[in-house]
Amino acid sequence: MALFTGKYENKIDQKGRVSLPADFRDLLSENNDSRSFYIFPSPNLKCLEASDKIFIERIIDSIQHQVDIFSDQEVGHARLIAEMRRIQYDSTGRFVMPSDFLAYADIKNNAIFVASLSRFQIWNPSHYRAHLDQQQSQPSFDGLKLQQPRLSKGDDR
Amino acid sequence: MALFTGKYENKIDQKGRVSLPADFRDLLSENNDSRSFYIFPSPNLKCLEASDKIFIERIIDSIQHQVDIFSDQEVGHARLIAEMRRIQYDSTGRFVMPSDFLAYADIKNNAIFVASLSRFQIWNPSHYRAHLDQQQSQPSFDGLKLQQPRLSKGDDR
DNA sequence: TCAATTCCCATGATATCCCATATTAACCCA
DNA sequence: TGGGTTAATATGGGATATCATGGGAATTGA
Repeated sequence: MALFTGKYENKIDQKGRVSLPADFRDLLSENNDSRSFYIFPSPNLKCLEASDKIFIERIIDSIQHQVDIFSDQEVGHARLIAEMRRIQYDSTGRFVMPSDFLAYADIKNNAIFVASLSRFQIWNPSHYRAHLDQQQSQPSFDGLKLQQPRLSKGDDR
Repeated sequence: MALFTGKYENKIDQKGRVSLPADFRDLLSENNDSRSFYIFPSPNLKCLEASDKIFIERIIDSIQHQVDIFSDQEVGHARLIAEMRRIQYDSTGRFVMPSDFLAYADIKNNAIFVASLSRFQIWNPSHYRAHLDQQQSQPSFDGLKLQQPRLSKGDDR
């Protein structure tokens, strides 16, 4: 699964195109999912969330394993899937932001790409800074226990 | 299995033809199932459900593994399968909606295609919006735990 | 033979591709 | 270490391709 790091602020041109940061492109292409990734409105923040296909597949697998098909519960979860969109970026690394997504995150001429674990967020830069200000001054890992290391391909347990 | 995303609203012309969204067509054709897909009335919503052949096969496999043969339950499930129809779309990506399906979902001049996990739904647009309104305002994954990642081809655990 | 369906071509709008360029970052060799 | 060279990146704009959709021609089938 991709491990995104860093923040990048890019312009949105008149056609609605933005450059996906080259660093993120490199990570996405590791799963040779030909120049595509997935975007959806954040359920809890005024920004967009983005990830590779593997992350989305994990969500879908989780729903399909834990929830009855054609149930009310499935309807609720599926709604977030309906909000997701598969985005293709071109050979120069640009993609077109769906206009309803731009509206949701209140993004106009600039967007900041912020790494967030195995996904990344896309914000209106000033909203992002405001979001940082209203959080605690020092981020921390209070209360977190470390998991075991991941199994790597060589391991045959 | 196809991973549909997004929503697309298309017109139904006087001959009853609709364009299947190009994005969905691309996903369906990945299983080189020559320009065809499957439609059936939703068991729990006033809309149509659609998917590729692999999904239908998974449903049938699930029934055969989880339900007693020649039981009442099997009769019920089989009825749903009997409602399914294989639909072919033409070279421009259009197909004709069976009139009884149009009636079931109360679809007239417009239809909205809504991704839903590994299938998609077809709604009368205004009914779809009403359906969203009567749900919780914010879609969420409350109560859902992420599964382990899928094993990729290289892994041999 | 007539109605319904399917095929084929046309069109405007949109999205994508391709080439160009300025700026920045990476590299290399003395 | 430094300074110059090269490569990569973000971005602009015109050309091209794709898409949804309309309508006529051809085909089917009762």
